[in-house]
Amino acid sequence: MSPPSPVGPKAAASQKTARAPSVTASDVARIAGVSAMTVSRAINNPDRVPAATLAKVQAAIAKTGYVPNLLAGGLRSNKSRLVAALIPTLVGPIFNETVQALTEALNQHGYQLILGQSGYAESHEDALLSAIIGRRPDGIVLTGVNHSADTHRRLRAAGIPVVETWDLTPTPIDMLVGFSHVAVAEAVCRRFHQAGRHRLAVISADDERAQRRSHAFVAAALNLGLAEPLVHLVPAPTTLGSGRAGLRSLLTQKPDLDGVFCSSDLLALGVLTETHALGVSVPGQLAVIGFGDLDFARDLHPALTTVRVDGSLIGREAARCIVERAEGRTVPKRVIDIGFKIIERASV
Amino acid sequence: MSPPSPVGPKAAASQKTARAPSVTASDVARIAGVSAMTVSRAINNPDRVPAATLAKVQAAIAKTGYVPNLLAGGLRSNKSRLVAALIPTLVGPIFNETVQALTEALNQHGYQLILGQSGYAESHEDALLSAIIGRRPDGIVLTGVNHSADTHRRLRAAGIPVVETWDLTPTPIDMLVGFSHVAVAEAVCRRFHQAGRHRLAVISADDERAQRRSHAFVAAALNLGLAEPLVHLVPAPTTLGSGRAGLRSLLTQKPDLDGVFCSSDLLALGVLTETHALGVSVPGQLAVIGFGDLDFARDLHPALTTVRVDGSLIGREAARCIVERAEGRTVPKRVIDIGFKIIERASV
DNA sequence: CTGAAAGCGCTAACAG
DNA sequence: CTGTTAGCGCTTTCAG
Repeated sequence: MSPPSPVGPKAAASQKTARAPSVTASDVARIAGVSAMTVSRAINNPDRVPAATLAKVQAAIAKTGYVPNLLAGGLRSNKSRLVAALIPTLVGPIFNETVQALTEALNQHGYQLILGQSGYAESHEDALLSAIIGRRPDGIVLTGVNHSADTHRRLRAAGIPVVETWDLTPTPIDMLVGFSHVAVAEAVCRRFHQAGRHRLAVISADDERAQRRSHAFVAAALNLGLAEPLVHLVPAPTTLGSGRAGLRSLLTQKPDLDGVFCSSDLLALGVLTETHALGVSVPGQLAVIGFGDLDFARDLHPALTTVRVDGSLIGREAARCIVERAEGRTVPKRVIDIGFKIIERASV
Repeated sequence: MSPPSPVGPKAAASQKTARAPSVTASDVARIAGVSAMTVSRAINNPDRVPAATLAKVQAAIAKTGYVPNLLAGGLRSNKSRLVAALIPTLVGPIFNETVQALTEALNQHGYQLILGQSGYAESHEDALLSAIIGRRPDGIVLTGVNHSADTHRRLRAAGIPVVETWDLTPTPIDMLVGFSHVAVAEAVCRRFHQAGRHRLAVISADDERAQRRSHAFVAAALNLGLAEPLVHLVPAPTTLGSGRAGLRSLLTQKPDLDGVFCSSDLLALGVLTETHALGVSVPGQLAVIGFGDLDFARDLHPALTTVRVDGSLIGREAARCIVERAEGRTVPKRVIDIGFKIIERASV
């Protein structure tokens, strides 16, 4: 079995290109006794081709192992069936679900996802953006709503549909699928208040969205007439370790703490771990609320009360927005607030 | 600011294509007073263009906001600068690091990653593979070493460089970056034996690689003259919850268990959680070894002894293999065994 | 060092 | 229902 020997290869050849010439639509067409155009139609609009012709083409495709060159198709039709997602990082399980759901939903519709990691900084986001735009994607999924003026400008100039995610703003670039971090913080604060907790604190990552939650939490506490919560910042991405250290530090400053809001479930796991090590009872002495509802939250000991955000839904909806726009169907609703839910478990 | 109004747009137009026509190399060329070819060279081989010309071209690029169409370039040059990664799932933190490192390393060299999720089953891996091959990627990164004969055949026919990862085999398709799951299991078993543990068990995911570790672990135990370890299988991807349930079930069958090997750190976390709930002392009554060395392992209470596999390194090396192959430099070593390490902490 | 011509493989647009 | 023609935007190749 000599490796790249497709049926009916280019005769002339000797084009000193990188790889062996692959089977083209014309090759298939010749074998099927039709034109290249019919091959294209048989693949993209099978219902506009009579069954008999379709069968011949499919036979030829099977025989040759033809796989259409999407680069060529995309160039001509100006539809790449490529969608780019820019996320800060894949480390830490927050965006996994979203990327996973995005990939799946997109693949189902014949689109592919290309991944770009911007880091939490905006450093080389520019180079990344060029590389992405160069692929002429049919859509771009962004994390968050704060992007440089330059990013805005270039995105608009490229005319590529954009979906911002994981946040809310009255002025989206284009479409948006997210939720309100302020509303989350307020709900969590009310929950502590309801449970009679008055000496609160926050352990929060230092990224933009987490900090927005922290600030809103502090504001909400003051609004409810509680003492100003302590805020302990840790570097993103969060770890169990920083949760442990965070609680230790907080307890030093305010030993009578009775409620702590963690900006991720991983931090909350760290807090819980530290309470075990310290012999602090949860929720007796200390109530804990996390953020994310990672799969382990329900099985912790005690089970973790946390904020559930449906990351999969964000991915699926973002995919839907872009695919619908690309197919030229109804322009979907611009802003989708997917909300959130506090999952009541044992840690409060 | 009218949206898509690049400087010097196509005059005639009315091509009823999806998007506004974007700036092309010819547009830039006209403005810079050179030919399109020189624009191309200024971008791809800046050193083969005199400084004066380069400056003119760069000015024109800046003025127009030109972003080269990589679809067109890829079509003509037969180099897409696209690399595809096929992973079972992004859920669960195992492959995150690898995908993260892959993305970063690739981006650094001007390549983009496209992501495909095969699921742990081989179900629609075929459709996925077509979609991927259709993009004419310069390389494909596969997870594991067991792929259908059809996958092998098509990959060979397409002539695309392939890197298999996260496993070892004497007969790779092309290149490979991984480690031996059998060696891992044997080392872990020896470690238990060394610690004087004789009544062992395994809690393992039911995916192929995890099961290979389980089997090797059982074999190694018998070899060392220990009783045959109990094996408790849980569905992949693993969760803290299945770890808890797993330990409970195991303890029912064999209350005097003194060592358990978990096929992921998440399972180990579950086991640890259950020991807290049950009042079983670790490592006193029960020694625990995990797999993965996730970031939380070191901060657990007690800190988790576990097998560290450098997922980032796998990603970086895979990227290197493909980029070097694509640039036509030295054909890199075919098989890279990155090994593993047992990280000694408090749970044994 | 620079440009002109040609064409990568596909599909839009228009006949038949 | 099917084929022909043209050309997407770039880069290879070859000649100045």
